[in-house]
Order: sequence, then structure tokens, then C-alpha cells
Amino acid sequence: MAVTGDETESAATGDIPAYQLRSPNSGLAQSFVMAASPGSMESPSSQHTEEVTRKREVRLMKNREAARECRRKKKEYVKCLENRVAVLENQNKTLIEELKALKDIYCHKAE
DNA sequence: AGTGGCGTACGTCATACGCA
DNA sequence: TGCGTATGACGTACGCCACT
Repeated sequence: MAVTGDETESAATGDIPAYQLRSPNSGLAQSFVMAASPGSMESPSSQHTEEVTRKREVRLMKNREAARECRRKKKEYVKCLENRVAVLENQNKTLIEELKALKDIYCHKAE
């Protein structure tokens, strides 16, 4: 493993990774915030905009967590598969040895 | 010291899927 | 059928290592 837990650290320490500053669709949420935040005049449309922004942020946060959990489960699954491979390889080796031994016995009897 | 390749983790988007 | 969740795909950041 080349990674030393750096990114989780930066997340935990509250450092904002660069990719959070510039979201791919050019910061939809950010531009909404910009549009909604100046002044506290709460016109119905700006209230709606804020609601939309809030919903989007909640959705992104939930999806972020889901993605993390998903990766964790995937890693666990891969580890299980690797363990299973190791077990089956051992079994295979043992069976091959056993077969060899039985063949030997059979050959000597036949002589 | 600078740099390119590689591996890993992350966030986001799109979409499939299951449930009320 | 609309909604929430899970997951694949993609782009990005970052650390490490070998090479120059």
C-alpha cells in the first residue's frame, strides 16, 4: 500500500481538497449560494433557491457517505475473495499431493 | 531537485434497483 | 411511479519510488 492515510487526514482536519472548490459542473451549488446569499431579503424565489441548494447539499453529503461505505464494502469483499483463493489453492495443493501418494501406492502394488 | 508513472482514496454524476 | 440508496465511471489530488 503506497497510501499513508493522507487524504482521510486532510478530510478529518477540515482541509478542503481542491476538487471540492471547483466542482465539475462548475460549482452549481456554489453559484446558487452566491446568488442566494447576498443580503437577507428573502424573496420567495430566493427562498426556493436556498431550499434547492440545501437539498442538493444534503443529497451530495449522503451520496458521499454512501460512496465511502460502498468502497469499504468492496474492499472487504475483495479481501474475502482473496482469502478464499488462498484456501482453495491450499486445498488444491493438498489434493494433488494426496493423489500423487495414492498413485505411488497403486504403482508399487501393481509391481 | 525535478519529473513521470503508479497506486490509492476521494467526490461527483449518471444510472440501476428496490420499496412504499 | 417517484424517491432514496448502491454502485460504476470519471476526473482529481496526493504520496511514493525510480530515473535523470
